[in-house]
Amino acid sequence: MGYKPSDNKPKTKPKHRKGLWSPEEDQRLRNYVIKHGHGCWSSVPVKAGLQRNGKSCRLRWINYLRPGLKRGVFSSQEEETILSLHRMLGNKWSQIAQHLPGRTDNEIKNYWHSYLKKKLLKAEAQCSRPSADHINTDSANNIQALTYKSLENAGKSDQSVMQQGFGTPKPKLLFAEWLTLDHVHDGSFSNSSEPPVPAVIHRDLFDNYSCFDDGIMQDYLFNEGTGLALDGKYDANATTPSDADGSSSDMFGSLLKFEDQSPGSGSDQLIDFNSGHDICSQFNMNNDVMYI
DNA sequence: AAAGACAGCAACCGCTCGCAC
DNA sequence: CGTGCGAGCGGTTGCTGTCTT
Repeated sequence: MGYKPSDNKPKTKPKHRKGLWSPEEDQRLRNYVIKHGHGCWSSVPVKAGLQRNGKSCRLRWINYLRPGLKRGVFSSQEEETILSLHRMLGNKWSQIAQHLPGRTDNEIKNYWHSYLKKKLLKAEAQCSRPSADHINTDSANNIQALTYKSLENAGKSDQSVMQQGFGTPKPKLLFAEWLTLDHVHDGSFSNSSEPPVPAVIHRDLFDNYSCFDDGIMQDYLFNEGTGLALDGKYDANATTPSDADGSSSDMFGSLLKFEDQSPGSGSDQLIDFNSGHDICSQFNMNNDVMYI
């Protein structure tokens, strides 16, 4: 799918290869990043022996080669999350992707344009609105409020999210990299069946970020079956009420991590919130620590 | 069976932002 | 302050597979 590789057409000056990535290219890039990290992306293709530009390498890594990516159909829970986050954030695909472990912004964006947007428009059309034929791409966003309302009326939206106040600034979730190189086992990458990736949460954010006072993000983050409590302690008795289809635990993972900012706390401690065990030995975040 | 329409998605392009100098 | 560069993001393109006629 996608472009045909255009490397068969030699140009006057050396050109960066375009189009689909070959398995060999993937392997080169993968091996290089695993060994050395990406560092400066513009130097990656040179050092990795690829005839691509750094931008292309970066995109390929992020969208396809990066370990921990979840491929395949979006769950209903993920769909709900996208819908509600899109209402909050608009077309901030990268920010939306940060809430969907294993999903890339590109994937979410494509999913939105190919499916969810149409779904919204259909719901809007059902709500005795003028013909959706008049709605173009630019105007689509302008009717989001209405269409979401329509969707809600159609019984497809997450009511708990709809009830939330969306004007409140949200803490930025920076899931920098979902998996570390340590998720590469024997040269093969993990797949979606592997455990979710630990995220690092700056505890002071939870202490100081006013947004959490209103309970919106608390509800959002902590009612998703992660068994978290605000003080960072693992709540083994936490239930997972919203995990109706079993996917919310995929979304936020069971391996959230609080990064203890207190002096003398030493190295980051990774906590498996499902087991309460230190999983530091299993995950080495290196430079790709995830922050919230 | 063939041709056209449509859908899905990987990848490109251009812009903005942050940082170093 | 202005400039250059790299990284990241969002919009768009265009190829391929599938569906419809």
